[in-house]
Amino acid sequence: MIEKLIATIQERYAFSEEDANMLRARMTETLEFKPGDIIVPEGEEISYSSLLVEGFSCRSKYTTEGSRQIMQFNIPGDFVDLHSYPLEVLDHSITALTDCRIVKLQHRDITQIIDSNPRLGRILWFATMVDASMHREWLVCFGARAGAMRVAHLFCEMFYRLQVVGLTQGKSYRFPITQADLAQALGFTTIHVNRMLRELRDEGLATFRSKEVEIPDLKALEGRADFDPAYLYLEPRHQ
Amino acid sequence: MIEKLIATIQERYAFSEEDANMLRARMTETLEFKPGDIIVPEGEEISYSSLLVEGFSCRSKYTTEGSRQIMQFNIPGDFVDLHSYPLEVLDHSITALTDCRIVKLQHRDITQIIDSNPRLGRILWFATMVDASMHREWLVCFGARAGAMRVAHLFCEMFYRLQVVGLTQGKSYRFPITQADLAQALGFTTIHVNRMLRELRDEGLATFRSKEVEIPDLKALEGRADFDPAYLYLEPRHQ
DNA sequence: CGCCTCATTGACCTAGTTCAATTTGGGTGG
DNA sequence: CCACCCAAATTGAACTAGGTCAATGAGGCG
Repeated sequence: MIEKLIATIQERYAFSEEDANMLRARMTETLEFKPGDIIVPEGEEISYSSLLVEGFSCRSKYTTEGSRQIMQFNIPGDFVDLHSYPLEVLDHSITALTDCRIVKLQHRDITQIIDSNPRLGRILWFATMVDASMHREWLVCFGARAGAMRVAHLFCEMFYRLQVVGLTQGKSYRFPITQADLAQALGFTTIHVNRMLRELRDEGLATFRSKEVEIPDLKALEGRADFDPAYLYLEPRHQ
Repeated sequence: MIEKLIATIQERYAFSEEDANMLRARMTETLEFKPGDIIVPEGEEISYSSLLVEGFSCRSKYTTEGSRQIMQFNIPGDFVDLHSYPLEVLDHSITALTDCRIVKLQHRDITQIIDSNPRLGRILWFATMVDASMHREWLVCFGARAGAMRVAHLFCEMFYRLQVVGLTQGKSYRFPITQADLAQALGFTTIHVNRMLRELRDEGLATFRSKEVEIPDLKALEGRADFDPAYLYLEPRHQ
C-alpha cells in the first residue's frame, strides 16, 4: 500500500529511484487514528511530518465563536503537514474524518535528506505550494462562486485529486464525509448544502448519496463549476 | 531603502550577516511598474522571483465570468512570487496597485544559494508558508466571519504586517487602495464595503479615508474582528 | 471650469440563514 | 428477524445579510 503511494508520488513529482529509497528507509513508523481524532494539533511544536496513507482527514480552524472552518480535505498520498517542517508550529489542526493511518517522517530526517540532495528539497517545497494554490482557488470559490457552483467545484477538485491516487471508480468516488462537514468546508449551512445538492441532482450533474459522489458527465460539471484543474499542478514536473 | 528592508527581513527570519550578503550580491536588478501593471502574469514560465521594495500590489485571479478575486495584498518587503521557484508557473497574477519597484532574484541563483546553504532554503520555504497561512486565515474570514468583522480583520492584518516594515504611523497607516479593491478582496460588493466601513466608523473602531486607515484602539478592533496575529508568524524565529 | 473616478446613500430584491419539524437508513440489542 | 435508536438527510416557512439598481456627492486634475 505505501509502496503504491510512493510510486504514485514518484511519478507525479519526478522522483528518482534513489530519492524514493531514501524516503522509504526513513518512513517506517506508522500511527492510526479514529474519526474525530486530532492528527496534528494547532499551536504545538512539531518534530515530524505525516504522510497520510489511508483515510480522509481535513485541515480546519475554529473561530472563537466556536464555528469550524474546513480549509482542505486530505486524501491518501497527501503529506498533511509537511509545512510544519519550515513552520515548526501550525496555525491550524489536522483532524481525522475516517479511520486514518499515517507514516511519520522526522524533521531531522528531512533536514538530512535536503542537505544531501537539495533537489529533493525543492520537490518537497513544491508539494506544500500546491496546497497554497488550492487555498487560493478556494478563496476564489468563496468570494466569487455561489451556491451549487461552489459545491460542484469541490466535487470536481476531489475527483481529479482522487483519480491521481487511483481512488475513483469510473464516474464516481467515495467521499466519506457528512453534509455537515461539507457545509463547514463550503461556508454554508448544512441546510443550504442539502438544497444545493438537490439542485445538482435535479440538473443531473452530480449526486452525493451514502458517502459516494457520482458525476455522470465530468465536463458538464466542470462547465457548471467554472472549474479548471491547472491549479492542482497534476501534470508531471520536469525540473 | 533595500538595505533597510534586508535588515528587517534579516531580523525577522534570523538571517546571518553572511546570508544577507549572499542575497545582496545577487539582488541588484530592479524593475518598476505603474498602477494596474501586471508584475507577474498567471500561467507563464518564470525564471526569477521578485522582492517588492516599494509600493503595494496584490495576488488575484479572474473567474471566467470576469469577476476578480484578490487573495492577498503585498507590501514592501514581501517576496511576491517566491513560490514561483518551486512551482515554475503561477496559478494567479501579481498586479501593481500603486507605483511599484521590485528587485529580481534569479531562480538559478536561488538554487545556488540553497545548494551552498540549505538552512537558507528552509528560511525561504518558511516565507512562502506564511503566505499559505494567511490564505487559510482568509478562508476562515470568508466562511465564518461576516460583514464589518471581515473588514476589521483585514485592517488588523495590514496593521501588523505594515508595522513590521515600519510603515505604520502611530495608530494609522497608508493603505493606497480603493473601496472597489477592498470589495474584491473581501468578497463583497463595493456598496456593501462602504456600508461596513460606515459601521466601523460609527462604532469608533476604524476609519478609512483618503487611502488612510486609522485605528483608535487596536485591541478593541481585534476584539471586534476575532483577530489573533499568530497566523502571521511575526515572532522572530529560532532555528 | 468641467470631467472623471471614487465614495455615499436609498429602495428594493434574493441568496442564504434560522428555526422547527419530519423522514430516512444504518446499527444494535433482544 | 424485528423493534428501537440515533445520527444524518430533507423539507417548509419566515427572516436577514448582502446584492442590485439607480442616483447623488465630493475630490483631484488637466
